[in-house]
Amino acid sequence: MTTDVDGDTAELSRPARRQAEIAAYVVKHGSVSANDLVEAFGVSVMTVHRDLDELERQGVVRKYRGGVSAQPTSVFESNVAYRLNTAHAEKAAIARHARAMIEPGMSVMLDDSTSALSLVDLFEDITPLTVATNFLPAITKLAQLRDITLLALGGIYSATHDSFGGMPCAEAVEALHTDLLFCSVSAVSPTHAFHQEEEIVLVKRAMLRSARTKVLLVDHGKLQRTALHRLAPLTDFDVVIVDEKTPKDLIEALRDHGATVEVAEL
Amino acid sequence: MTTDVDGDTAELSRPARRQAEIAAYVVKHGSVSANDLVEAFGVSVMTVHRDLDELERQGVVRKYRGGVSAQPTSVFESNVAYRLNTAHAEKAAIARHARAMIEPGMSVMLDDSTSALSLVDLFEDITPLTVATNFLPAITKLAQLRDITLLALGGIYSATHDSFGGMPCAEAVEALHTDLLFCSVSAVSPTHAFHQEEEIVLVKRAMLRSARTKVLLVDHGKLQRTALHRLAPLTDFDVVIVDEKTPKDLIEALRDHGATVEVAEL
DNA sequence: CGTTCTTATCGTTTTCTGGTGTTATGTTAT
DNA sequence: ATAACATAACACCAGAAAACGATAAGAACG
Repeated sequence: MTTDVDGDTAELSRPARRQAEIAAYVVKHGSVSANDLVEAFGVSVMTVHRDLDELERQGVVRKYRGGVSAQPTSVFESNVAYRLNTAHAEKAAIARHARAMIEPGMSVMLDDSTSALSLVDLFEDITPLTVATNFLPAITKLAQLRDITLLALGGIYSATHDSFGGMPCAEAVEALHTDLLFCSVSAVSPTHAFHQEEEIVLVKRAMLRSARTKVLLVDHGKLQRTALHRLAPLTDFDVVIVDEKTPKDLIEALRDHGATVEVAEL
Repeated sequence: MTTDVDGDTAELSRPARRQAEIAAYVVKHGSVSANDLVEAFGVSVMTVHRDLDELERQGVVRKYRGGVSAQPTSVFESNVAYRLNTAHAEKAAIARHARAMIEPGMSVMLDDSTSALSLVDLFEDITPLTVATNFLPAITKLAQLRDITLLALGGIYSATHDSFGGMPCAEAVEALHTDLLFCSVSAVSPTHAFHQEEEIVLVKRAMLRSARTKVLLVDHGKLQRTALHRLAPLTDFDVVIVDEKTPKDLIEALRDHGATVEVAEL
């Protein structure tokens, strides 16, 4: 068991992992040819093309004759962060911690984040429950469960995030008011939460207005980073849950700025 | 090729078929024990219980210690009609016929029907396209396709139909206006379209208001039947598409009452 | 017009997941 | 307390689907 801090690409099918790695490669090099990738990844040219098609479908790269180029970083970051979903164990710990806040009968809103997805796995035992989300994988999972009222938040599908967004989604959110909101973001500074894409920010803001208790799920790695759009001050959240691997001084920094921080134990 | 009018349970996974048969058995006998089913279907107790769990999740039966009992017929009928989705070939033919009405660039709305689902399989070649639907299997499929703008119509999930409904869904529908609507119903008389459940009727009515051209997809078998709630007169639809196996006199009856009927060839 | 790049098609391999029974453990009724 | 019933937890199998490469056909570029 190696301790590769962030390269924890486990729990991902081989092609999916390779695709994420290709995406990283493309962004690093700006633009590359298919043959470069054949060499770099030791697979046939056909496979490379198939991978690139998929990445293009997700909006991460642009194909042209002779190669591919990277898309605006914002899209890329969002997507790759999501795809190579690192720190699975930490997220599970955060989910377990968050779970304690949920009582049977409550209504819960989830955003499109893998952190939220971990939480879904724990819902089976907290029934009955009403869950609202715009995240397709979560919807699929929840549809299988008994005694859960699933409220799908529709909208325009984004292949990059595998979720629904846009104005229709924001409107759907605004028509609700749940007891709890669990959400995540792409970056957290000592004072604010950030996200790469404006579209997503719109929906998340709407969610923040539509819940009584707001919880931010943050695995370390999100911290110390920053992203284009400022979503909200951390004080807008009732609780910020971080994992154990978060440096102590960073936690202190958050608290110094008035945030309520809880640490999830592994 | 036998001519079993309605018992065409082909194209259904073995467990799914057995579950549908169990459902029918339960409804017929009012209430039965797990062991009865073990004998009747020649599978282990465990499997029976698993099947019953699934049926309960779909809202078709109620479990209690010692056996299961049937739920109100309306739910049962809706569900079983959906599950044992008969006449696959006819639906494909209807879908092919409907496809001719769609041009690249259009916006299309689909309801939660297997007929509509067949149509989705043909969308890949009519891009770009905007598709709105409240049917989870359709959403899942469409999310995979390129060059299709998917607009998910959210709402309260119904395990019986595998789709979203209720007021939130109706509102989402009302916010739109598409070029086309393809929908189906559970029963069609010479003058009207019917459906079993009020909830569904609400959504379908909203859909009818939100599309310019409305198309009703009807496989024979839907005809001559009737159901609880009257959805709309057939003249509200711009076109009614039936399959080749529809008796000629029934088609005439529809036309006599003013409906525009087209016959899909196999 | 040929070279290079891309896509389509097919057959093979591999991987997965769905479906199942068995055994063991838990739960409810009598 | 005990018997009947229900669930949980494995392990297994099979069929299906994904993944891949080789080859061939097709498009864009110079």
